[in-house]
Amino acid sequence: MSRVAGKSGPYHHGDLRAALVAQGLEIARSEGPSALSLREVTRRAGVSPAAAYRHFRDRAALMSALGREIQELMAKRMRARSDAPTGGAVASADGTQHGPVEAAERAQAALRRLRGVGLGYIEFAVDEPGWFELAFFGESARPDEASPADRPVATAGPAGQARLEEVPPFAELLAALEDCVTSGALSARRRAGAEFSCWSAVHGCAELMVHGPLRGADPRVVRAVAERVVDDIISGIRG
Amino acid sequence: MSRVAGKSGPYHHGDLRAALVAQGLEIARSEGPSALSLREVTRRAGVSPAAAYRHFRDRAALMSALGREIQELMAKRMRARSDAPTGGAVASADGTQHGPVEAAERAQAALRRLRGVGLGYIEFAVDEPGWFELAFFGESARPDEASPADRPVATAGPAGQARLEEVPPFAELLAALEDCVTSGALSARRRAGAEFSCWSAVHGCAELMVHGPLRGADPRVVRAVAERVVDDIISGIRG
DNA sequence: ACACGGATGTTATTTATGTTCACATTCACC
DNA sequence: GGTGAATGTGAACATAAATAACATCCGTGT
Repeated sequence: MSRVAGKSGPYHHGDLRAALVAQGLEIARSEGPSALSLREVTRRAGVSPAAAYRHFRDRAALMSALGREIQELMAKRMRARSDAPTGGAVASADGTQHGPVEAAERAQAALRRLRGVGLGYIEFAVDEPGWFELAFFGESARPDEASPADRPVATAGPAGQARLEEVPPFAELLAALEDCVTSGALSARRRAGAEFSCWSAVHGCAELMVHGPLRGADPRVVRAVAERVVDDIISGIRG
Repeated sequence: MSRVAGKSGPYHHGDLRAALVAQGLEIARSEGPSALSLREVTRRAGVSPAAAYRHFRDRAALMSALGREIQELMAKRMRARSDAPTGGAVASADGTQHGPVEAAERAQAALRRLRGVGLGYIEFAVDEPGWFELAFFGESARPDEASPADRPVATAGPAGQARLEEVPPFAELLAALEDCVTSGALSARRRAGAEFSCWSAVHGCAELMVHGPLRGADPRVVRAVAERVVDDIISGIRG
């Protein structure tokens, strides 16, 4: 049969890999990652379990792909939450002199951006706990990574683990921190290592709200705690 | 046969529940939590898989028990790391007046203790990643909890979730924070909500080192980052 | 046109796991 | 000693991951 659409679709799916990822995202979002089996994904995609192995080395590789997808969504959310970048680097490179008032404003804007990055991260985790739980799945797994197909040869870093800049939410943080430095909100000395403090606080807070004792707490409490944590760590890295 | 020790031990194990927990801890420590199946635990305990169900409602309940056990170990480590408490509450309650120098010393000691609590938490995670991963397993699970046997009726809080003071590592943090307040190292206003900031930063840092990009990094780097994170958040909560 | 090879899906099988059920053994207590 | 509850056994069922052998489709070169 060429394509008798009577019951089962055409033998070839078209873009199964994308379909599997899409179904995986939906399962993780609604049922949670514990309900996310390779078989269930293929079931929903209307395909046999073994078909998935044409696109992913194993279950872990599927999870990694989902994780990367979710990281992109997180970064998007963080960008939206932190408004537009202040463009500090450009302004400081054009040689124009600014008055102290404008400089202070730029620094404030950079700090707001940093704050938005952190709050966006936490908000994403709270709004999409199923996704959040999956986002960093692959980081603990071996460097199996993608399917036999799309392996761009030298994707991985020194020991086969993703470099920080390649984790989209982390990249947002790094950018925001740079902005703080160029705008003068953060001294170069204080900058070193600040990304770890920021990420720690914000990620830990998200965990607290998704898995920890703040799970299911009043949204106003959640928001207040998130703001407190973010403000504390920003205050902390500035000394 | 009453007890022909020839091959299999006596029909009744003695204290199987404890044995299962012990084996579970060992597996998690060496092989990692992913290797931790109910069957493997019973296998190592020399008992049939079904036997476990006399002591735990299901696999998740076993995991919860392991988690609680590990939390105790963590707290022990944190206590060791943070030396002795400063006894601030006692000193401030006995009516004795202290000079400004002694007060400052007490405050410093309280801050050192808080620092030790944080660093102890992180060190535990780095030294025992398998255990750390399991420590808070049950927090996301439903309130299944213990075996049909030992259910002390009203263990759980409002919605069936453990209260903060009942999580041993968290209790250490709370105690250290109180110490900071009574010693004057932390104002009462700043105290409110500080436990969330502290826990977030420290737990997030631990995650960074166990699952995240700092996994397997040079111990000196790990130590430096840990100290930086802890110092930043302590600085942050003090304003 | 058409044969061929690689990519993609399928069915069947293997091994492992969580869980339950009916049954066996042992312990504690009367 | 006898009896019931606690505890352990063995067999079974459902599901999952992974692999192998086979089927189908697609593009491509002649």
